[in-house]
Amino acid sequence: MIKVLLADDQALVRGAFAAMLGLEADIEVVAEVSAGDEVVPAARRTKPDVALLDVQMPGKDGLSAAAELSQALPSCRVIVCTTFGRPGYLARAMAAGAAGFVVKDATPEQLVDAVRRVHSGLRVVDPALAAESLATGQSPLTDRERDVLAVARDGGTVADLAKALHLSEGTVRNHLSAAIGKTGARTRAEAVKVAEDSGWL
Amino acid sequence: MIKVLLADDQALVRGAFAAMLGLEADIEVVAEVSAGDEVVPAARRTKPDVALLDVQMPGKDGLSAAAELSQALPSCRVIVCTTFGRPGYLARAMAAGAAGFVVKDATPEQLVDAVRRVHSGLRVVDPALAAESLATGQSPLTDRERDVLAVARDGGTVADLAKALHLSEGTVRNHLSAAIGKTGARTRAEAVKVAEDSGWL
DNA sequence: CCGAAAGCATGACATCTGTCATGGCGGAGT
DNA sequence: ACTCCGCCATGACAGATGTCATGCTTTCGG
Repeated sequence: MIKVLLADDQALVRGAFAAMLGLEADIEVVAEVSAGDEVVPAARRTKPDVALLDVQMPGKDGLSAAAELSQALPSCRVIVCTTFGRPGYLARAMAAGAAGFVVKDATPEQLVDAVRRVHSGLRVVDPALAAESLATGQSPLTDRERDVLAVARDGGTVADLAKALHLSEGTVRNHLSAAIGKTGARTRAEAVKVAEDSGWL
Repeated sequence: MIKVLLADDQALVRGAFAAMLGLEADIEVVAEVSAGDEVVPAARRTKPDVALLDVQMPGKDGLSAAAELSQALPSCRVIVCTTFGRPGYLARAMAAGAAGFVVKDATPEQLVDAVRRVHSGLRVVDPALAAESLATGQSPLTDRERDVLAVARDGGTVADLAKALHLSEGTVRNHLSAAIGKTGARTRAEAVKVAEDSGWL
């Protein structure tokens, strides 16, 4: 019997996943949580064999949760599951100690297969996504450039960003300029988009 | 027996929904499709009582599909299901003839409940979302303002937008300016964000 | 210890953007 | 027929933005 922990902020898909996995004879869902910071406590309680974590969650990022979990309970294998097949996500998930990475475009069979494979010690990744991830490479952005872009995401003025980050306007403009150059974009908004789509946030 | 058609581009959540609904004794999933333009053909074949449509789908928008479906098969009740509880979506869904609107944050019980209620002729909407929808009101944007914002979404320069829309730069700037004013934003990026979150795209 | 690299800041400059005033055109409603 | 209203366009202008050169600190690895 493979004991599984589910983490997804959307109650509906979480419940649906539970129903689907519950249909398998050798799989049992032992815990469901809706926020990233509930993952480790729930895992401590229920000792799952496999944890299925969504990337987008309130409280704590699914990737950070994956890192914590594989630290706290090394016996628990982690599968990261996400809507967006962004190359950077895969890289970060693997770096966080995840054993599998599944996109929500996959078929149900692929998911239960991933659970079983991961449980038996294998690693599971979408080959196409792995290739793209290698092609995209690591983020060329420095930490501050990433910070600035992250705050710029919701479209404030330079003055707003400077206030939010406690930096001078000139510095913010420099970081933005560097980020724009590195992403090959022509405007701030484009740079944000590129960085977002590459999983560099 | 309530016959249900499922439409969602993500195979994993579609399969999971099917598994979940299949557990109910009085519900039967008779069709699953992954694109908006497959909805009506599949519905003609399988004559479902209820159609559960996601908003985000390739081929055809879930909202357009809802409109088509309620035209083509008035006997089939439509529930629109979406990740994002944007006020404008609800309004457009209802205008398209949908009988229910469910956010993916809802509980599994609420979904099966919605299917049963809708099947028995009732309408189902999230009260909180309905209130927000009424408060947000209709889009204040004119058609061209909406177009300009839609193209501005992926962050090009004014010249790019002008070229894409076959307008002069000055006109684009005017529309942007109007949109910025109407959305209460301070920059183009903010205006895009506001319009997007309100479902005015 | 010292150089390389990153963060931070300033100042200057060309360009882009947002705003405003103005005007012509076509359709909808009175 | 006349008048709004939206769409398109032009021109002008202040302010924001992106780029560049320069310099100072801190941290890190050789």
